[in-house]
Amino acid sequence: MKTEYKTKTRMAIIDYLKSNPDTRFTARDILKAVNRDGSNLDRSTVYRNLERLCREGKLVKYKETDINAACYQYSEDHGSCHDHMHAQCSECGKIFHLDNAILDDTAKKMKKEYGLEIDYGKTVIIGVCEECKQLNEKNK
Amino acid sequence: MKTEYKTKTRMAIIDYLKSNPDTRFTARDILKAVNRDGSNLDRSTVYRNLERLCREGKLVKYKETDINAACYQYSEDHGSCHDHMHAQCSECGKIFHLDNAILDDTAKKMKKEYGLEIDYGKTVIIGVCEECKQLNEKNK
DNA sequence: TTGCGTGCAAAGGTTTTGCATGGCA
DNA sequence: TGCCATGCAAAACCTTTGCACGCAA
Repeated sequence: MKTEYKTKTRMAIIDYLKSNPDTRFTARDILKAVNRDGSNLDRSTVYRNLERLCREGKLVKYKETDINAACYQYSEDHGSCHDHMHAQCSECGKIFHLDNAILDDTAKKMKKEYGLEIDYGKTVIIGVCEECKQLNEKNK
Repeated sequence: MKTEYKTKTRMAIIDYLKSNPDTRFTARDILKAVNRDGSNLDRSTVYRNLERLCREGKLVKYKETDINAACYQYSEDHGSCHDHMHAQCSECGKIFHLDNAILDDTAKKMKKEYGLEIDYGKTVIIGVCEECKQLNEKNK
C-alpha cells in the first residue's frame, strides 16, 4: 500500500478545487490560477494529481465536444458522483446534481422503445440555466 | 452564399460514412481507410470535411473520456442531428436517435426544479444497449 | 533514511492554419 | 475563368513519460 504525502503542491491544487465547486475547469485553468501567485506548478504535476483524484472518485472527468481539452468538476456535497445524474449549462458550464427520479418516466420509455438501460452516473443533460437565460435576454 | 463543389475527395469521405453508419470512428480511421486504396488524402482535408458535415447536421461529433480523439458517427435516416436527442451505448458506442417526446416529463420537471431549459440537440443519454447487455450476460 | 511527488525536458498525439496549387462549375 | 477544396508543411495544443532531485514521513 502506498503512503500518500501531503505536499504543498497538492494542497494548492485541492484549494483550487474547493474554491471552484460545481464548475468545469481544465488542467490549464488550474495551472494558470495556481501560478498566478508566483508558484511554479508544472503541467505534468497537475495531470498526475488530477488523475489520482479521479481514481479516488473525488473528481469527475469528462470531455466536451467544443473544448479541446478534458474538463474536470469537483463537488463537495455530493459524495461519489458515479451514482446520480447531472445536468450542465452549455453556456457557463455550471453543473447540477440531479435526483435520478427526475428521469423515471423517460427511463421506462427508453427501456421499452430502445432497449437501453440508462447509466445515471454517466449521463449529462445539457441545457441553459436560468441565470444565462436572463443574461441572454439582457444582451439582446 | 458559397457554392459547394463535389470533389473526388469529399465523395471518398462520404462513401466511407455511408458504408459505416451508426458506428463511431475518428478522423484517423477515415484517413487510414481511404488511403488504404492508394489515395493521398490529407489529415487537414479530413478535418475540414468533418467539420462541415457536422455544421450541416449530417454528422454527430462527440468525445469519449477514454479516447484521445474526437469521435464521429453518421446516420442515413435522421436528417439534421441538431434538433433531436441522442442516446449512446457506453460499451459499443452505438448512437440512438431519439424522439424528443421521450423526455417531455423530465423536461418539465427540470424546468420547474432547476430552472434548466433542455437543449435536445446537445444532450446525450448514456446507457447499455440490449445487445451489449446480452453479451455481458453470456460472458459471465 | 526511504521513497513519493515534483519540475524539467522531451516526445507523442490530435487538431488547426497559411499558402500555393489543383480542380470543379 | 473564378473560386472552392486539397495537399503540404508547420504550428499550436493537450497529454504522457523518463529522470534526477527535493521533500514529507
